[in-house]
Amino acid sequence: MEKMRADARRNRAKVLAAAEEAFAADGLAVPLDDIARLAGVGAGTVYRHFPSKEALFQAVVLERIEQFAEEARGLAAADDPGAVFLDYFVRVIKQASLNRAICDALAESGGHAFKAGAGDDFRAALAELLKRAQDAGAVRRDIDGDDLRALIVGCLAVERYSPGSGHLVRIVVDGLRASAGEGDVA
Amino acid sequence: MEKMRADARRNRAKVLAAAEEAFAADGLAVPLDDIARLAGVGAGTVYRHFPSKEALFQAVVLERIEQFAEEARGLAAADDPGAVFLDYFVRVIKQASLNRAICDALAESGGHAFKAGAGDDFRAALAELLKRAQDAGAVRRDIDGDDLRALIVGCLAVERYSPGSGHLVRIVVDGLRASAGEGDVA
DNA sequence: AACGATACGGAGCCAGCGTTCCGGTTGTCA
DNA sequence: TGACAACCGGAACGCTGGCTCCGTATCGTT
Repeated sequence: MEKMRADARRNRAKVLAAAEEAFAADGLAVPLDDIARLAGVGAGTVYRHFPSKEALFQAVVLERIEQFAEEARGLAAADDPGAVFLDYFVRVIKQASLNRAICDALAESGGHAFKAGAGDDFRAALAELLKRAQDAGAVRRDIDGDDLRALIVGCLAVERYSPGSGHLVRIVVDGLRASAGEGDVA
Repeated sequence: MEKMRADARRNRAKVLAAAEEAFAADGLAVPLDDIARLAGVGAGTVYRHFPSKEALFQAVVLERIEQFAEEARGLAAADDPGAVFLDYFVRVIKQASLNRAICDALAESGGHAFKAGAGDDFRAALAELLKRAQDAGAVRRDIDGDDLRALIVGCLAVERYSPGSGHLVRIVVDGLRASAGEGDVA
């Protein structure tokens, strides 16, 4: 990875940049040829640097997910765990909703992607934040980290369905708060 | 549609039944050939009865959506609008989550499907139920019928991501209740 | 029974997309 | 500067899946 030829390194960067843009706009659905064209290289070149489209996708997405995890870790020792947690929750959704790549990654991460503990940092950091918020009495206790991931995916679906305002996420946040009633609906 | 040959009518019914089953299991993604095989007919026969796969899909789904709308209309004059509404909300989600076809239909209905006011009955009935619940002071007032559709789509995504329990929908329901706080998160 | 209309089946067409292959090009190093 | 290895581009392959075409079978009627 270091002893690459100069043009190879250059092309690799171009492919990554193009993939980042294309995936962000249209998600995993974007044809690989489009990425190649956008990068100004041939399809073969893409495959020289990444074994598959999926691998390229993950390379692009992992970095971003890792940023989220990093941010979450930085927030772990905050004063007001409840506010910090909820704030973080909506920020993640807001960011991700602007990036189809992340939406797709999160949505399918239950299936098979990220299987090798790839995005586990994120999950762990999220769970930690949640736990602290719960211990502080700010968030209801009947959910865990996996539930949270599911909720994020759901919020992203909502956001995609009716973009903009984001006031619907607030409904979820309100539902997340502690002391939420014993709903007795069927 | 009435002066059809007997075998034609029979095959049409077989196709519809097969489509209902296949779409319910795998959503719009199921190949049309699979439906044909399941129905015990050739692909050509399917196309004799429905101009496109999309048309077949809508024929299958519309019926179901109409049932939802019908049910909602029957509930419009209930005693306790709040409970009735929330109850209906979770019932729709529970039903739809068992049927990929409906999930897909709802998720894409913002895009182009149902363009000709096809599922508008449902939307209208849903909005009516919501309005009554709001007037009864049981549901927060800062949402409308479209928001509700978005929330349903979101809940379906949640349900698909982590199936079963359905206790996550309760979070949304709790968030939907009136008097939910002024969330001051960013 | 026989005939015309209607319907059937499934092979085949076409388009999109992931992936591979290979002849030509370009960077690198002696 | 020459030569070798690494790299590039894009044509081509295989597969999937929607849709069509047409020879054949079936139905309904006379």
